[in-house]
Amino acid sequence: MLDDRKLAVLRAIIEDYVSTTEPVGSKTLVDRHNLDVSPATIRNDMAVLEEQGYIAQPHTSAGRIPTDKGYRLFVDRLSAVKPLSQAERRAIETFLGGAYDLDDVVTRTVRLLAQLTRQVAVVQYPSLRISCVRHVELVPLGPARVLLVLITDTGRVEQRGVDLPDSISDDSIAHLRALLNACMDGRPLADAAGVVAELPARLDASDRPNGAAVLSVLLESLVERHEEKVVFGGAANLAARDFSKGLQDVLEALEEQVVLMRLLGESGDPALLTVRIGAENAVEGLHDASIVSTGYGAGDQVLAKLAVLGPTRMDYPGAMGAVRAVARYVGQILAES
Amino acid sequence: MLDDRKLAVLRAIIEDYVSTTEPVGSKTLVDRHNLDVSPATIRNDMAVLEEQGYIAQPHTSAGRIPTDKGYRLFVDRLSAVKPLSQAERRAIETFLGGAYDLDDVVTRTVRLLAQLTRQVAVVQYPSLRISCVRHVELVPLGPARVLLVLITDTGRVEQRGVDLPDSISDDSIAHLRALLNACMDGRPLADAAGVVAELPARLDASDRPNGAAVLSVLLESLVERHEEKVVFGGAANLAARDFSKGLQDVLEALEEQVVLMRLLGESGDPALLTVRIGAENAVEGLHDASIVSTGYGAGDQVLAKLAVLGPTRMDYPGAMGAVRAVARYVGQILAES
DNA sequence: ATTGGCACTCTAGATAATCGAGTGCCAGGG
DNA sequence: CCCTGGCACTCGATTATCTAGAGTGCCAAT
Repeated sequence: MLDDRKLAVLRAIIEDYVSTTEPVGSKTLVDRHNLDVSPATIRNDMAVLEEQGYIAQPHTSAGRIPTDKGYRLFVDRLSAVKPLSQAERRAIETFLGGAYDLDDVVTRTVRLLAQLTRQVAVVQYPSLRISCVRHVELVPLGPARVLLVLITDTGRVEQRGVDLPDSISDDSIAHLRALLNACMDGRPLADAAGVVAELPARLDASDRPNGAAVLSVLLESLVERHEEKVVFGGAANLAARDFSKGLQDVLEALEEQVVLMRLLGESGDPALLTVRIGAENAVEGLHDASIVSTGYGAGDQVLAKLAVLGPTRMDYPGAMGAVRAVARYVGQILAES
Repeated sequence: MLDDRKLAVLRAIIEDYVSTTEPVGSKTLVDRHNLDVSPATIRNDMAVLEEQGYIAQPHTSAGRIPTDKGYRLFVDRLSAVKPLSQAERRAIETFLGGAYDLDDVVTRTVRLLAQLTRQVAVVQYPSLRISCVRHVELVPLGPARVLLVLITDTGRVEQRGVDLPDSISDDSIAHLRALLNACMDGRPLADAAGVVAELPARLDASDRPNGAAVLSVLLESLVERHEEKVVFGGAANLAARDFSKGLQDVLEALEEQVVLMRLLGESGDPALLTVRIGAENAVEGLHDASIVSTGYGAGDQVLAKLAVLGPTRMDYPGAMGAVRAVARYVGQILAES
């Protein structure tokens, strides 16, 4: 169907278009890449490529630009993930190495990815779902009020105030704390939820009302509140290149947590490096955008995802390289801490 | 110098320009506002206003637009803070009321402010500096590693891993924890730092190396790391209206924590509602922007600031009303929790 | 299959012409 | 003294027209 040269032409068109932002013609093409044929030949090839839907002309008598389908072919078969340069690797290491807590890791990762790719970076906080309870803490705030702090082994901290029906003594708090930690320490959150449900039976009668209040809030934290948090950065990079349609649409989409979640969730195997191109992406207003995403986590379990978002006309090999490399480093850091 | 009618003219120009984005001429002005004079009279007034620097013409034979100086006069003497509507107040209450922890409060506040004003909202996390220690927690992570968690009474949580020189027993941890809480509970962070410095002397000899490690990290958290965290949202609103110069510049500025901090820090009395207009604002790239900011906090102490940022051509009374109202509500919520 | 040649098609950019909102100024009237 | 209607003038925005050039498709020749 498509011989080697036609594929080479497609690749050349994409590379040129990505770097110049301008429709590329047959003449320019033979000049810039050393194809040993004449422009006329290329024109024939381009006619075929266009017929098959890999490229298109904005209008008659303009050069060609790749279609979503063209980019798809390019990503799947014509390109390789571009490894980062030595300098870039070092930059990642030093930049991410200085992080001191989870918040900081995520924030830095976003900035790093945005800077590396000159696109918008999206990073999801490690999921509570898969992580394990590391510690539960109760802190008295007032006579009938305590602060419940849940620390997970991915470094995420959940905190919630609890209003109690009765006043509570320090002893009761200590008792409750000990009980909670004894039961939950080290367990995955999912298991912990089950354990918590059975716990009221093991409380002294006097502690039961207060204990129940704490436990119900704890249960909420464990089960209901699985809203995953997502942050993004690098919006300024969007303004630099001009998004053909509405940059506003893109910004709006980015500011909707729900949309971001969907964006990251859509890809198939969460562990793999995934590329969604243009209209493949179901989100309204992001039809001119592509997303390169992958899962990351400590060891081989996927805790969350991170991604780079840019115009369909983006440097896929570079973005893929950056995403993959950053995901690995972040994974390492999470595993260490 | 400027009689009442001239001031009325200035006000009218600003109101019209803000709502239409277009230079406003004498004819339009008398039509839209019921000034009982002829266009010619207005023209004379405008000539004076222009001479004094309150308005300017983009080019000869175009209408007038307000200058920074004009807006300044407007804000200082011609406008009143616009109270929010009943519906808006209710919206704030319900939206902010549902927040469950500090992170959530801040996130919601940003969204709320952005939505209310249709501009960019900037919110600073409550400062660690002024808040008090509510609880210090040590959680064993490994034989020679603990997690240090510092909880403040503004609900902010700092957490850091600490590598110890020697392995540590649960007893030692408990001891250290008790000691820390005994000394620090309820104290302002600034005081606490002093106390921590004296603490090593009160440790058993056997605990001293490990204790010192923990304390030094704690001290860092208390003193060094006063990087205040700032978040923003509503960037999509920037793309809607078109910023005359570079929207890119603005976005870049917003993504720099340092710049944001400077922006919030600049205003004089932190508790007051402050407006900085255009070039008054020292940050490069924000010369076409205005910032309406105020402090907020529980009770009367100012814990942090929040602000709205938009083009100099913005609805100042509305923005001021929203900022003031939101700051109050957030303060209430912080005081409650 | 590849190529050079050629006629054809558009768009981007330049140039010119026109329109009209808005101004400044002046002389007359309360 | 302040306000007003009248009038000539300015200058940006809009529209129309033209041109140059990049790029195409097709065909006949190699």
